[in-house]
Amino acid sequence: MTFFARHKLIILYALGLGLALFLMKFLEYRLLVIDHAMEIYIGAIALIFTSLGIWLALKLSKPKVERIEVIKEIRVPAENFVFNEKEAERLGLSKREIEVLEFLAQGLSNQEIADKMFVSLNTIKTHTSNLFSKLDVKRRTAAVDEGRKLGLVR
Amino acid sequence: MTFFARHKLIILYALGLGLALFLMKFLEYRLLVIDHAMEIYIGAIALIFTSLGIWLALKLSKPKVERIEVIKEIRVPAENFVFNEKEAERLGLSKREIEVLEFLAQGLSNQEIADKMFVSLNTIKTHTSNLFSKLDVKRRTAAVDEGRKLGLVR
DNA sequence: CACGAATTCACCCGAAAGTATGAATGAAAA
DNA sequence: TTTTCATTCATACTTTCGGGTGAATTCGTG
Repeated sequence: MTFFARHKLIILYALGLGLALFLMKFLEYRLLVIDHAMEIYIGAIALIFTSLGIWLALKLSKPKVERIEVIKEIRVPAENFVFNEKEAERLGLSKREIEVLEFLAQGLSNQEIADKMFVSLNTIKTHTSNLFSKLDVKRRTAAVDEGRKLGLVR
Repeated sequence: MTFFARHKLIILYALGLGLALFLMKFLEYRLLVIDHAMEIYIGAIALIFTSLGIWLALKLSKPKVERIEVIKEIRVPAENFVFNEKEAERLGLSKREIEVLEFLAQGLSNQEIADKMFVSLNTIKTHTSNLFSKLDVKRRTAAVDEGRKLGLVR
């Protein structure tokens, strides 16, 4: 992006201002000839600069961004399950979290998962907790449901 | 809505304009005393009316809205799910228990299910409890897993 | 009507799950 | 080398779940 393109509005504004001042100087000269035209002069200035201000505000005001989430259902055959690696990556799921999710889907308790993975109960709690925030859910059952929708578990 | 309230902005603008004109008349008088102050005079006018224009535009213009559609893909099994009525009958599941099982599969809490079914939390506890013994499981997650295996829930 | 099944709800109590916070370690990336 | 991140574990606390028990009500069927 060039300097001109980046500062286009500012430059245009400066040019407009210069032009307006030139116009006013001209009008000022006319004042010497046509007396008692001060009101017209003031009116012209008011009009020009009000317009300029309006134009400037409309050009520079940032649009309000509205985010709309559209949920699109993709139908996949249920028999041949394929792990949705893109989703896992997008959500930033770690290996252990994915493992935990699989056990959750099997209906195991935290203690049972801890025993199967040879770690402590607290570790599983940490994993589930992180998993829940990444999947944006509050319960293990909801995590399984969401995980299934996203193709993360069978 | 009163006339004043309806045209508040216009009236305020008119008052502001009047005030500005008065100010300028005052400045015009000062011009007779302080010579060569025309540039300051013009600058003041430009500043005032540009500001006025900006303020007016921001007040009156409807906010620009920019829509960003985020498409979230959700995978759902393609095969048409058929409820395994034989299994339900064999296990002696009641209507309410099956309803509860569906909500369990969606990851809802007992309280949320209670709200959806317009009954108390205790009632849902009874249903889940009976459901668990009929499915021979000890946890809601296991109930969902078993229910899916038996074709009772999607 | 009487009977049983289903549904509803309540109370108590312990177990499990979940939250919040902090921290140590080791491996990979910058 | 410093930083980042995954993994591990801990303590303390709150919430939810599940088991056990009892009971009132509704509703269809014999």
